[in-house]
Amino acid sequence: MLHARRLPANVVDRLAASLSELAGAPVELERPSDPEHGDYATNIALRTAPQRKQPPRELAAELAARAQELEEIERAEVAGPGFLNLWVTTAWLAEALQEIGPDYGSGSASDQAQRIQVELISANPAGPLTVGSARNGAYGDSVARLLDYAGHDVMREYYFNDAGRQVDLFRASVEARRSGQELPEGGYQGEYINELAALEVDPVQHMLGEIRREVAEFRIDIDTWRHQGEIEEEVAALLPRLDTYEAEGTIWARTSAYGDDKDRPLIRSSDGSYLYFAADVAYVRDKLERGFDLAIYVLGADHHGYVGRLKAAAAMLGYDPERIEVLIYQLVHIVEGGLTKKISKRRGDVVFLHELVEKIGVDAARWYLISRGHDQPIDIDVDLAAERSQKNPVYYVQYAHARIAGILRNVEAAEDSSVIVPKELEREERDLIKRLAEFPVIAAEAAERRAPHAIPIYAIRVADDFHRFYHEHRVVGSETEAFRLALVRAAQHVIARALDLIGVEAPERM
RNA sequence: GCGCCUGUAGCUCAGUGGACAGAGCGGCGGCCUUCUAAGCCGCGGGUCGGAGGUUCGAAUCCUCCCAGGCGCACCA
Repeated sequence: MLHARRLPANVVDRLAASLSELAGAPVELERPSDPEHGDYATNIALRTAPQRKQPPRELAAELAARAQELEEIERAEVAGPGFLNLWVTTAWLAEALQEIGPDYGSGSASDQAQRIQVELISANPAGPLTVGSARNGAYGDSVARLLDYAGHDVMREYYFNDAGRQVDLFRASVEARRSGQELPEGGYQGEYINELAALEVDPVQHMLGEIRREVAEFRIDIDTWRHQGEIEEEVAALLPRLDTYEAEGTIWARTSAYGDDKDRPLIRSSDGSYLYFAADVAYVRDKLERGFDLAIYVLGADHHGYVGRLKAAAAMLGYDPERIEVLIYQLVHIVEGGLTKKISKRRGDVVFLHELVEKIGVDAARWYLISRGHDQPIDIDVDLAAERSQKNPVYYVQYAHARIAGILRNVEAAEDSSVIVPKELEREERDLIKRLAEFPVIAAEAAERRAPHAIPIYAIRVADDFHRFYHEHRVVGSETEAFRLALVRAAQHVIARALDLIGVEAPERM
């Protein structure tokens, strides 16, 4: 740790550390919803009372007396069964405010930074991206942004299954349409097949280009694009390293010996053709050999069965299966006339990403797809989504950012770090500062839990506190103008960063 | 049958052991001569699917049950 660059813990951490020292146990500070319960509160006395063999309230009272001595504490009270409620000083709040800049809360994991690859979307080039792929992209990309912000070295990769049966079927479907023949069995239907048939292009090549364009438009910056063909070339060299056997005209991988539910077929003996799992194994090796500490797969719930076989593939190759992490999100269903159905590109039961974006825009679409927990299924009715997009909370948050930009357009003063802090702060000012000071923990936890939906929820609260402050108090021309400018600038930094972490723009005007 | 996920306000959802369970939307009622009313304030609204258990304390952890989604392919 001698040379490792430790980030300066923020004032909340320092306060928690001081209290931990007093309590002899790690103190976690929470923000009570009831203002009667102080600026911060901790249950440390309740938690440690059993070991100390002391009544919680008595312990809390001792802590309160000593906390009172800390210079950042204005008042400390015991409440309820043994909570310790704390009120902080104005000076402490001012210090908290001073820490907030454009990169506030970044680097939470930089002392344990890893090289991380996030593979996302990886939809077949057998049609445009669906809203299901959009959820994958929005979720995976936001996780990547969070990990990057936390200090990891993150690469995003997209894998094209451009050599499999689905793609052949897709190509055949377009050909059939062109020549007026019947669709092949289980072939692709839908308007976009007709449109493709009318173009003089190779359907797969065309879709590869379309998908790259759509991904970029959805603000996902893919570092590397891989194709099934290049991965399959690695299979042959890999085979000797695998635990295999032949049965029923197939070469199998003995994955069941490595934690999978069952063995997986690798190669069809009759013609030597690779089955899908062969490429999976080669791809796992490819990823881990490229030196990533962690390879994250972002998969829909319908691919849940993949977790075991991917980890088994890693284990069979002699890698630590912990280096494979699979993030599962629940599916997006489409709703039509009150009925829910699973998306199927093949059947033509589908809502495409471009349709959603045309109707509500990238900002509302990304917000909508991310603000639900990834464990929560989403039903989407595009017409309803369009109707409701005006009520999307994303505008509420963006509006706060734009309002601040409006204030700042009225002043010439540059950002000033030596701001004189008023002796007494207004309630809305205190609330806003405390809210902003939560951001480092929110961002760090969202990254650790792979849960970007915590960001929009928090952003709404910040906008809430800002709008209330804005409504009650003038900034420009007020007696404490410099201080309030610093406050709204800090709020703007945090809002802009929160929006950026989920790939949403922070407008200067609305 | 087995595995994973879900069930919280009229609707869509937050809340990974703490103080009376929260927000948005919808409903009702107020607030613009002042930095953007895409805003602010107020009112109403709940057997946290059900039953047991662990705990000083459970929406949260454990078990069982009910309901829904997704898997359990030589498709991806």
